[in-house]
Amino acid sequence: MARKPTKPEKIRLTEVAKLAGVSPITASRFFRTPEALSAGKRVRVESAARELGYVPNLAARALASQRTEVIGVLIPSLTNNVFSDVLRGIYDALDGSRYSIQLANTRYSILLEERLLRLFLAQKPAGLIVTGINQTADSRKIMEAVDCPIVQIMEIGPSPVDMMIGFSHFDASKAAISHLLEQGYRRIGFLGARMDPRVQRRLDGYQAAMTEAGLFDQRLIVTTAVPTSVTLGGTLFADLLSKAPEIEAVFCVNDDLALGAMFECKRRHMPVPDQMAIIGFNDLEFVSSSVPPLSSVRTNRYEMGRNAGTMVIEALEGRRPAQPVVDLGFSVIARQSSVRKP
Amino acid sequence: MARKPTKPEKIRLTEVAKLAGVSPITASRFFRTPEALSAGKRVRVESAARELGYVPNLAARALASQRTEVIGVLIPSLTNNVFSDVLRGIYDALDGSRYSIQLANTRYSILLEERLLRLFLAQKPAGLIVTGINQTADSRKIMEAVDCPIVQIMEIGPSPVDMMIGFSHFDASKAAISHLLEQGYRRIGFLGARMDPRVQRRLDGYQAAMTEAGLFDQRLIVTTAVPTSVTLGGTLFADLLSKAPEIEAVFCVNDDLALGAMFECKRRHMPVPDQMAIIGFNDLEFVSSSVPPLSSVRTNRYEMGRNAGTMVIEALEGRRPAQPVVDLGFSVIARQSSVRKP
DNA sequence: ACTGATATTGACAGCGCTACCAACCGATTG
DNA sequence: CAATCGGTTGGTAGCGCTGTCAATATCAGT
Repeated sequence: MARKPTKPEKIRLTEVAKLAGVSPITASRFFRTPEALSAGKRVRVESAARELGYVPNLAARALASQRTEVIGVLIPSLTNNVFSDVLRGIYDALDGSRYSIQLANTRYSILLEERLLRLFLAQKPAGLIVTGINQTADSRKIMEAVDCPIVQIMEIGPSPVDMMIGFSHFDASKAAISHLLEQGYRRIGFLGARMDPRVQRRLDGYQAAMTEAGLFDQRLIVTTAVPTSVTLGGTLFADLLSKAPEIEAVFCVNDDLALGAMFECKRRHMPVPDQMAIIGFNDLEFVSSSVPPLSSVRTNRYEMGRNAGTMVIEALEGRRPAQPVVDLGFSVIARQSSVRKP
Repeated sequence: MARKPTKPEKIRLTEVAKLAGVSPITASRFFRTPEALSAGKRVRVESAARELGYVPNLAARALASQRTEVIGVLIPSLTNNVFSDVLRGIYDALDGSRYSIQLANTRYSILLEERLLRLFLAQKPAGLIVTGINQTADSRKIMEAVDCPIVQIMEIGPSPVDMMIGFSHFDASKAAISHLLEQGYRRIGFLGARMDPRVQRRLDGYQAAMTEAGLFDQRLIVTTAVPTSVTLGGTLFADLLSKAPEIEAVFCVNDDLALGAMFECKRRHMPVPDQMAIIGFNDLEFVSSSVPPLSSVRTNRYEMGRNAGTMVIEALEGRRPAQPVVDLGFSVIARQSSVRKP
């Protein structure tokens, strides 16, 4: 004997089958394709499983079936509010389904992302959710070769690996600037942190809008690779002000920076918006209750996660979406901080 | 033949062993206990594995060895900043180790927590990290019966299931109130949201401090079961003010509420701290750069996660900590919002 | 009653890896 | 020189489940 005999109290599929008076394979089918069983056996297996408190062994299932019920999720940050909203959506979508989530943090590095991707694929995930559209060439090849539904989230672009859900950061940013221009602001600054690909596209949107209006000026742009924070918003804003004291408005690539800029205005006794208009990005919860309320660009983060989860599940069940690319859009929410008084 | 034969290009341990000229079991040992191999074979297996690009099949490993290398993490919320910091710590601690994380969201429900716990244990996790010390009696029984390291995080209490890391919310809250009392404030309000067990203990700390000072007054307490938000901070504060207009200071169970209260003061043209002192809890990044800077109670969330991860790994490697309960402490950070002018 | 088609069920043989034990090896010891 | 020993290696037999296909039961139609 190679190892000590299995303890009798262990409940395997065999035990359930025995109690139900069917073969193990029939019991197995009950858990996978119950509609293939006759009503009688279905009831018998079900009650036997319940009575014994049977819990399937996922490792055995994965080994025998050569696939898992794990959906891999690759996101660049665990602390950024934006991603926690998305994550919540994904978890909600998969809650109650047979699928579970394997989460990995790419730390905004596409090289690390590639490593993690390989790691995931070694486990033959049922599906994959990855952030953004900027992957390494190798990552892209790997994803194209793999045979499972993949959703790219956070933004949309021309050539999805498989499916895609997000919005245009370029357009959203451009719309924010258009709003400021409509309000009559001309000298509009740009504050950017982290400068990941999506933030970069917001900068592109800013530049396009300003150029179209004949107002583009490189001096009005302040960016850093440092991760974002409220404090950083104040620092960058101070920087901008020293370089271009004449600015009338500022677009911040996220609401944290916007709040920081607003606090900096307060410190300098610059009334917002009378002397300085501010608009943020993401429309986080707090912006509506600050004083003055901060304008922002609303993005549908929870819905993005939720839909991404649903898209993976639907695809796994054979119901591929008619449109592989879903644009969730955005909306500019104009509040006091960027609206000219009449 | 039961199924189509294995495709030859598939790289299993057998292939690696063959190339290295050893038996499969020796190759297997290379990945588990390399120190048990002779130097020669170790090198041969290593280069063979690398050459073939071998990736172990985790399902097979889990099935054969009857355990996994997954550490289950149960947290009550994915969006709360506090938990994202903790999570980041856990991920960082486990990064590069052989262990991976399975995350589940209990949504502040101990019943859901129990369900998720059962689900986890069915997969025989290598370790477990659970939030708080308030589990259902059944959860507790299950955890005590299971044979894997378990760390309870976020707070400390008298009887750990196994290990524990956190701090005393009661003491931290009491210290915040002591600080306000020292500054000479007497009518001190309490703002609480969500009222999960840890927030409840902060209320207890408040009550103890106020009672000791002979200042306790039920009317000064405003709480709600609603999840926290900045906006809610403003609402609760308005509520408190209408019930007890004479208050001089307010303790908020987290920084979001504190920020909301501060904004509400601004809306009412109540100078902070001259007319109203405010102190929050957690010392999130933004509190130091608000205007005025908000006092808060610093908690070591990232370290908590990081240590919890390390404790699990160490325990798995047989190095159990000398002290099963780790108190990470806290510190009251007094800033302008709660300091009386000289 | 018989045929053919369809719904159910079961037997078999692994999936890729590791636990257990036995065997082997060279070195050390009495 | 035999006995002993610790370190290293290999053989065997599964872990619990499911893919494949064949077998059987069921049923409508003639």
